[in-house]
Amino acid sequence: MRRISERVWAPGELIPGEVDLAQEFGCARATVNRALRQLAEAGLLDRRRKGGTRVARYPVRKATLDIPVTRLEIEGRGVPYRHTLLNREICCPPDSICEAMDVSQTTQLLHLPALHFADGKPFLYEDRWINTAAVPEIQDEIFSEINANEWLIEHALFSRGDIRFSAANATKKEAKILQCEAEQAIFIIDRTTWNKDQSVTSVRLAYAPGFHMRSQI
Amino acid sequence: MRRISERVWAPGELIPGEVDLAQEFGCARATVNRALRQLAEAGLLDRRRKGGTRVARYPVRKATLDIPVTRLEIEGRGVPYRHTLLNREICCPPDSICEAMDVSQTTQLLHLPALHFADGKPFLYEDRWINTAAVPEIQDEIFSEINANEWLIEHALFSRGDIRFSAANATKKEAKILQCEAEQAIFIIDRTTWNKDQSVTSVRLAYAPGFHMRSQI
DNA sequence: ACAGTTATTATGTGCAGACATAAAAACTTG
DNA sequence: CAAGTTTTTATGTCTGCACATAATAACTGT
Repeated sequence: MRRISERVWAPGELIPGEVDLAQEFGCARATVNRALRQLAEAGLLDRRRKGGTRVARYPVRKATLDIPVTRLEIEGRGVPYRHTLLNREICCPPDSICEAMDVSQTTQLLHLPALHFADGKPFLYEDRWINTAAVPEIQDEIFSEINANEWLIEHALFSRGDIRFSAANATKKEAKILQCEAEQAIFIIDRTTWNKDQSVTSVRLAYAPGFHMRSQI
Repeated sequence: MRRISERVWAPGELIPGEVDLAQEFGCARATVNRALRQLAEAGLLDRRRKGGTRVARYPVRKATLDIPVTRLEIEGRGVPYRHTLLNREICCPPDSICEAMDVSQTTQLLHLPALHFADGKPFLYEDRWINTAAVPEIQDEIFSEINANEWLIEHALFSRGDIRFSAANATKKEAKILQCEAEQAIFIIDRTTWNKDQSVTSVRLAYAPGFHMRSQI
């Protein structure tokens, strides 16, 4: 890492093989392998079999950010958390959701719009659609004690998911719900999760103005 | 992973030790160790010495997203890229930058606002401040062939960085630069990078309306 | 000259065994 | 019984070796 950051090994340059490095540093090849693998994961190296290891031409650091559990995020700021389920119905979702979840337009999904409060003020408007075929047990849940987000975490782990971050102007409806002015800039997260090619849930998170997401790289 | 997603091992539950798992799966402990370490990195397991390994109570998947190199991002979409340096001056930055970069308010920094175009249309307005004390060579660079972002990637690797994502309404100035309407929602990335406790650069990226950042989890 | 085959090689992945380390558990002592 | 000490234990990390695999390089025959 020092040699990369101090340009002893320049971007794009081929670095010595594992065996050579092991000898130079006086350790086993497995140790070198692990170190190089970590640096490759971090985006600092490009490795190819037989091709050797070279410093990434664009040493793109990867930011990792946790998918937040809203309640914990709010409680972590030291303010009280509250949660309200705004509706509960089974109906056909809009086309955008059908497409995101890869279900036919005639599929009935469970619609659970909800509002999370931090310190009594609206914090996050969550517009969630759940594929009941993937988690049939959810139909018996009332969500009085626990919110949909955490229920799903406990009962329906996913194998993969798409996540999309964007900015949008608050619609009149969103402005009313989040108690802000229409057209204010809102941070949006759209997330769809899957379990073995079956979509589990698709959710649009609209954070109240002023929200920001931090990360370290 | 199957046992976690199918709740054979429930959240919070202590799973067998490495030695037991190695015996059960008929492999070496090192192999089990590597598998468990990967799952812990992914956020599915919590591990502690002596304490053992347990399924994360909130199996928070971590989204990893690359810090984008704007030119590559645009060219990756198959459209031509262009870049314009809007200004170049050495002056005292606003207080917010001084605070973010941890320099005194009398420090002179290199200010390099720039505009990136995708397919001839404004794509990203980049308001960058550079600590010339950290990268003195930059004073001799003209940025005619290469933009500041890529110059820094080639010449000044950082050891760590803070990154912040948010949404903001376009100011009149930003609207004019990005050729959009004032008050439109803009996706913002604020990033400050450091090299051994010395700030290198702080940049605010304002993406044109419609931009979104994707990731997989 | 060229297509097809074979050899080489750097990384990928695995094994068995060893010692290090942190934290919990058990034990001692005033 | 509380405070301090020792023991135990599960993970952390390393060594040295072996074989797998993919991609390149070298070779071959027409």
